[in-house]
Amino acid sequence: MFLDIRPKKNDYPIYEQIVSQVIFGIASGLYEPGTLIPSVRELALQLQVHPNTVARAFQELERLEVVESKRGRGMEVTARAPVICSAKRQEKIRERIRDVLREAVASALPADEIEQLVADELRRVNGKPLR
Amino acid sequence: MFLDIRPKKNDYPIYEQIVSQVIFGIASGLYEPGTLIPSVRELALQLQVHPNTVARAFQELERLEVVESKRGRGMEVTARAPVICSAKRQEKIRERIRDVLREAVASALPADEIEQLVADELRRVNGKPLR
Amino acid sequence: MFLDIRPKKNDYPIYEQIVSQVIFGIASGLYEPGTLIPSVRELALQLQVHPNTVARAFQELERLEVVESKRGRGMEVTARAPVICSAKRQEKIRERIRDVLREAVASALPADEIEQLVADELRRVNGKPLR
Amino acid sequence: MFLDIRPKKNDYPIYEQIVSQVIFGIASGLYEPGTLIPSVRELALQLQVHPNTVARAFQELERLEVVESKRGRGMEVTARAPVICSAKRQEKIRERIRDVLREAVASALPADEIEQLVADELRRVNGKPLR
DNA sequence: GTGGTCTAGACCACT
DNA sequence: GTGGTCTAGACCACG
Repeated sequence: MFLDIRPKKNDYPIYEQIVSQVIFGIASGLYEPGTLIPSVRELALQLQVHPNTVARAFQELERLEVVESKRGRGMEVTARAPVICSAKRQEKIRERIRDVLREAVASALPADEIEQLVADELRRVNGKPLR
Repeated sequence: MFLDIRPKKNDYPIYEQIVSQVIFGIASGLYEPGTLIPSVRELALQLQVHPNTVARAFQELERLEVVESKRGRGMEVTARAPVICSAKRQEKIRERIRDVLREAVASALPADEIEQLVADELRRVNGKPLR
Repeated sequence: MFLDIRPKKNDYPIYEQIVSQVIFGIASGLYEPGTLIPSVRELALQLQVHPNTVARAFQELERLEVVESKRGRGMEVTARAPVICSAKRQEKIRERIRDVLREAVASALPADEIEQLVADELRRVNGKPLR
Repeated sequence: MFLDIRPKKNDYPIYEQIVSQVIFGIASGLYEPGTLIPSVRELALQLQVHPNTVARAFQELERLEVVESKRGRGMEVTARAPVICSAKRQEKIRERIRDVLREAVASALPADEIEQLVADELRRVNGKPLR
């Protein structure tokens, strides 16, 4: 799995990070309908995270009808998952972009400086994508 | 005062929102060195928040040397506050922009769609600045 | 734990007393890096103090990078803690000694009487170390 | 007047500093019985302190029977003041020395280091008495 | 009036 | 179980 968990101070809760990243993974076609996603134990081990935390993320994913538990086999990506996840992905990201920009404007930082910062970071992030 | 607090759904803690917004206020020249920022009780009333929460924010602001408690009078903006706050403002916003963009890239949303979203929201936010 | 809190007559605030004593504990090797210090609730119970007060002390200890909050597990002593705490311990005590002696001199009590008092109390305190 | 007020963070309350220093002044013979001590307003002006604070200190001094108000003339040092103040001075200083040393021992700082610190600071303070 | 500290007890996220 | 945040309301020291 490709998850990048940052158990840092002010980040989003880990379980939410997992939820987001699974959604992103499905949206980007990494997991296709019918795929079994890694088990709670396996993922917990790999992410160095408590199994309960993973379980909670899975619960949430199940609630979103993105995965469903198949008795004895594990969690399976649902048929409708790609559609759901693509929509959710765009929605989430648009929302966060909006929040950040709203905050930037509220801070009374001049508009041109905001655009400068955005351009800087956009370039930066495209250069060396993740870490 | 102009503070816009969102009552802690999954957002940043309230006291931290207050810290940020006071910093933004000073950075934008709303409070000048030597003046008193609004009192704990006054701010608490206005923000519909418990005085303890405001007090905690003030503590943090004092630790940042942005403000200095004057016995029995209130919290006074320090001489160095404008410099500190301007730097902190830019740093905070840059950091949040970076985080959001990093997440957007990690979501495997195509680069052009990200830029599109950013441009949309930027325009949107500049159109009707605050809400 | 061994903490000896005096319930805020005109003394230092309780949370600060806790901070000091945890620092002293680490400086004297009672807690080693990587171990967990007693939990908020446990300490609160033992010290007959409200958990919030202990929590505030812990916040301060974390800010000093003496301790690090580990989600759901507790507060862990950092690797650098022993160095930080040893330095802080000496600094704190030197400062308090200096303050007291400065005050004694300011009181115009003759120097020999001051030395006499110091010698007396030093002997006294070494005789029966703690109470 | 000779008072040295430090309106700093963790110091004793100002009114208590004033009380102490007046007591010390009388104990050291600076003010003899019958002397009129400076008025509230005068002292407040000189110390850059709120008159209420000075008034409160005077109240306390009156309670200790160290001064008494003489209608229309001001506050006068009482006949018994020197005796009271000498005793109070020694008591106060002994108490503070004891507290500090007790704390030093409780911190588990080795006894020889404590003595070293005390000797250092004693020398230091005798060298350049006040500031 | 100001800020500072404390107790009380709640709910949340995480292990 | 852990720490983190919040509300509620009290008392204190200071101006």
